[in-house]
Amino acid sequence: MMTALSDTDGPLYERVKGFILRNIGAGAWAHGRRLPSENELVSSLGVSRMTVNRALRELAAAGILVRIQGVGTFIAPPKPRSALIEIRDISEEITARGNRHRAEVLALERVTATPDLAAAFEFPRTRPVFHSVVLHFEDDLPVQLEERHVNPDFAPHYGDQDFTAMTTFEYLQAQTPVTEVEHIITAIAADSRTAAMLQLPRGEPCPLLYRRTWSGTAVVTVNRFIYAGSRIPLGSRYRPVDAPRSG
Amino acid sequence: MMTALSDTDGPLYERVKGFILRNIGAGAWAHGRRLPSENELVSSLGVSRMTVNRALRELAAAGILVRIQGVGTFIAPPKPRSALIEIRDISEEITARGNRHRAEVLALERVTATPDLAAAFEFPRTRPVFHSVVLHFEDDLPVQLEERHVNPDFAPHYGDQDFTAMTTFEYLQAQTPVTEVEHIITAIAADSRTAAMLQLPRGEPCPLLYRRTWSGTAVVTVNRFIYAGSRIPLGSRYRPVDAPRSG
DNA sequence: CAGTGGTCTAGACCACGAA
DNA sequence: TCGTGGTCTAGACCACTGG
Repeated sequence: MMTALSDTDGPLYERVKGFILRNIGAGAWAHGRRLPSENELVSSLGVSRMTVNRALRELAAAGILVRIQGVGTFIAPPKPRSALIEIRDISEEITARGNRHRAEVLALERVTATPDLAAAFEFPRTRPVFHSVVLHFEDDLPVQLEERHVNPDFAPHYGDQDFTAMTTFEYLQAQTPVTEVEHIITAIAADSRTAAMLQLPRGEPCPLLYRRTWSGTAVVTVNRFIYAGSRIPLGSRYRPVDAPRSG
Repeated sequence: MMTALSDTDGPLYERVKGFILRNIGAGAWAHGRRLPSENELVSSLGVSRMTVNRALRELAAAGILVRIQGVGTFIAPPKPRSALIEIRDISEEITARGNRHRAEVLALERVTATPDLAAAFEFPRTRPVFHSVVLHFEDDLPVQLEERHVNPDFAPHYGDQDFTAMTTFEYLQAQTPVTEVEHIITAIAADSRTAAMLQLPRGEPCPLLYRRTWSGTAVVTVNRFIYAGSRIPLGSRYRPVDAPRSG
């Protein structure tokens, strides 16, 4: 039935992947089409279910297949590649412009997470977390207000660092590997306190970048970056892009 | 033997991954250090070897560990990577949320580029370009005001399209491959005209995304996207990341 | 040679979705 | 209820590395 598992070389699960990919590429299986179930592949290919499962799981992770428990496995629709914006660490960005970066630590403490914050961390119940507020300057002009909450399981000594010497970004980068990131950008009007810190008129519109990072299934950091109005635009110039198409 | 496998929720292999990641973040295991072997983890954690293997294999695929057959498993050195924000086409984003997308074309014309615009296009002298203004709705609520200027060399029939049937994004995507993109995000206060179109109070802070695209060395489009305040946050949730380290 | 990771199996239990 | 994928186990054989 169909073609055999082809060739002789390579691990079995790779040959199963090749079998699937060949059937898609040859047009035998169209987009959206349902694949044979794991058990059917076990029978037709003569391999164990764990092997079939690994092959299908890896193809799903690569975005080629979509698997739905209780329903089946399907060929994923062709992915529209989206544009990417690169966010660099603020201190790198400033020094890359040839200017001087300076940080002022306004807060560095242990706090008990509010219910909202505990929810952002996906904690089942409230817990203490680190809280830091750092104001970043470019040549003595404030450009970014950085507020972080950090899961102490992944950086137990966060509260003891000197973040004027090393940025929080650099410290966390060295501490713990991040496997996932969430970004949300909105805009806010600077309230009087924020406006004072950033030396802006009250009510000035400011981009706000909200970021959460994961290590495995655990949330490591919950952050808010407020940029000083249009003084420092957020984003990347001239980022070479993989293969998006336009817009 | 360190801490136990923590918590109760989630698949076993995810808890094993969490165990490893926590030990790295807490500083118990330094970069370059050799991890306990699979068999040692089997004994100390009380899970089967296949489960340990899957956890380690996935962390290796994520660039966090390095595995060498016959030698052992090691903590990979930290690689500095910048965080990426994924920007999807507004219509895709709306339909992905299960809502209805509708577009209203407010302008579609040929204009002579102002000096500023000609500079953005990197034209040596001023030239005619296409200009379009499209308002995007999510279930009858305006969410994005899109203004584009398009280089007619790359889309000579841009002015003849019906952008209520196909988005400008989709049309341009089919027209010409983009090799480079520039993104700049700022925030503005909605002026009275913008506020009226987006049905927002005047002065409401709105994220503004400025985007230029290139095909080879030529600028193809110069665009401004104004998002309706915080009604539609800009950004991406859960973007899986290759192997960045933190932030 | 012993220890490592790489793979594979047969069988099992579970959560989920559709009928 | 039944079939789907999601996970887990115990045990096995292999290829590779180091001493």
